[in-house]
Amino acid sequence: MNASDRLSPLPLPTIRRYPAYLRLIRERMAAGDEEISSAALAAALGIDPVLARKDIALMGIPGRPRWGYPARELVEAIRHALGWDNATDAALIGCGSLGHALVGYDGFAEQHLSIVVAFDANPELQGQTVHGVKVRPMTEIDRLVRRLRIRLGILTVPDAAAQECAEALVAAGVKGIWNFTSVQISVPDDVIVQSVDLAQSLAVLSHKIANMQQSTRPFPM
Amino acid sequence: MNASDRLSPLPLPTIRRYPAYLRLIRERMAAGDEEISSAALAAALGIDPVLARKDIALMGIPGRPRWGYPARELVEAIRHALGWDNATDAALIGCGSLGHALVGYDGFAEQHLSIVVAFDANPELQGQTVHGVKVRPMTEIDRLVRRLRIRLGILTVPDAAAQECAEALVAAGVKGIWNFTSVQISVPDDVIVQSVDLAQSLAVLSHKIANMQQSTRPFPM
DNA sequence: TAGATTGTTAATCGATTAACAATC
DNA sequence: TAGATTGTTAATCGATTAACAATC
Repeated sequence: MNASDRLSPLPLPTIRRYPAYLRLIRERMAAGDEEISSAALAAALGIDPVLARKDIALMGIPGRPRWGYPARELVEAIRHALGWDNATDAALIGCGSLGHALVGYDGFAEQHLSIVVAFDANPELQGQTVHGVKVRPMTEIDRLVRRLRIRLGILTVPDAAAQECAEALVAAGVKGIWNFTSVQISVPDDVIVQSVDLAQSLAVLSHKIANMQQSTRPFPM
Repeated sequence: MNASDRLSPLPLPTIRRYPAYLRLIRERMAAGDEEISSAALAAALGIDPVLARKDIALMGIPGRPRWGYPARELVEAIRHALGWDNATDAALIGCGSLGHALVGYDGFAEQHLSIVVAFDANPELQGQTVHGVKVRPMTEIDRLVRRLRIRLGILTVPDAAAQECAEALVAAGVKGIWNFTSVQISVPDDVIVQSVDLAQSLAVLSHKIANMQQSTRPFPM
C-alpha cells in the first residue's frame, strides 16, 4: 500500500473543487491532451492557479515545469480521493418527481454511482419500474438494503417523512445519506448526512441579486 | 428609509444559515412561541450559540437577555435580507424530469418564488401544462421573459444546451440564473449565477464516507 | 438579587493569496 | 540559455471560537 492510499482528510473547499477539475480534465483528454496546466484548470474554475496547484499537491501527483500535470494520473487521483474509483450502489427513498429525476439522471455514471433499488410509500407506484428500477414498499427497506449491502441512501421523500425514513436507512446499515429534503435530519455519529439544500442555494442567489441591484447605483438613497 | 434597508453584503456562511433559522423560527411560532433564544437556534443547526447571535446581530435585531429574540421580527429581517419579502417571478428552461420536479415543488412559497413560465425545446411538450404552467418553445424566451420583466431564470436543460440557454436568458434581461446543469456557464459581470452542483455535493459525501470508514480502524494498515 | 441570556472584543483557526525559489 | 511552469514558505484575510462584560 503506497502513500496515496492513506486517505487524508482533505480541506472541504478542495473536495468541492475536485469534481470540476475532473470534468475539465476529461474534456481535455477527449480533445487529445495528455497534460494539463494549473493555469488551464484555474481559468475554467475562476480561481487562482496557485490554488489549483495546492489542490493537486494534496493528491501527491507531481507536475512537470513547462508541461503541466499528467491528465490520466490526475483523473485517477481525484477519483480515488473521492471514492469514485469503485462502484457504489445506492438506495433511493421516495419516488416523487425529484426521485424520478435522480433515478433517470445519467450523470452519475462518472461517479460510478448506481441506484439499484427504490422505495415509495404509495402503493400505486409499488411494482412499477422507473428507468429500470423497480419501486418497492417502504417495509422492504431493511431487508433489501441489508441484503444488497447498500451503504448510501438517497432521501427524496416529503419533509414530513424525512426523519423516519432516515432512521430506517440507518437501521438497515447505511453509512451515508444524501438528503434532498429540507429537514435537518439527525443520525448517529458514524453516519454522514450531506444535504442538497435548495433554500440555502436560493438564499445566496437572491441575496446577491438584491445586493447587486443596489451596488450599481452610485449612492444608496 | 431606515438603517436595515441598507443591504450590507453579508458573509456568505451567514446567508447560508439564514434559511435554516427561518425554518426553525417559523416552526416555533407555529407552536406559539414569540421569542427564541440563540441557544435554540444553534442547537437546531448544530452550531455555537455565539455564532447564531453574530448572525442575528448582522440583521440589527436586538434581543432581550433572559428572553431571547423576537420571533416575528427575526422572520421579517431574514426575509428582507434575502430579498424574500417581495414576490419573485421566475422562468424555468428545460421541462425534463428535474424541471417538472421544480415546477411542482411547493416549498418555494416560503421564498415568495413562483415559476410563471416554462420553456422546452421538445415540440411534444410545448403547449402542455405542467402544474398549471404552460410549456412554451425556446424561441419565445426573449419575448415572454422581457414582457413579464422576469429577473430570475432556472436552468434545468441538458448540459449541452446550458450555455446557449443561459445566453438567451441574459439577452432577455435576467439578472440571476439558478443553474442545475453541471456546466460552468459564463455570463456578463452584472448577472449572478448560482449553481446547484450535485457532483460537488456527492463528492463531499463520498469523501467523508471513505474517510470515516478508515478512521474507525485504530491504525491504518 | 441571582441567574440566564445577550453583546462585544480578542484569540484562534483554516483557507487563500503573495512572493519567490526550483526545475524542466 | 531563457522562459514557462511547478512547488514552497510566509503573509493576509475571513470566519469561528473563546473569554468576558452587559443587561434584563
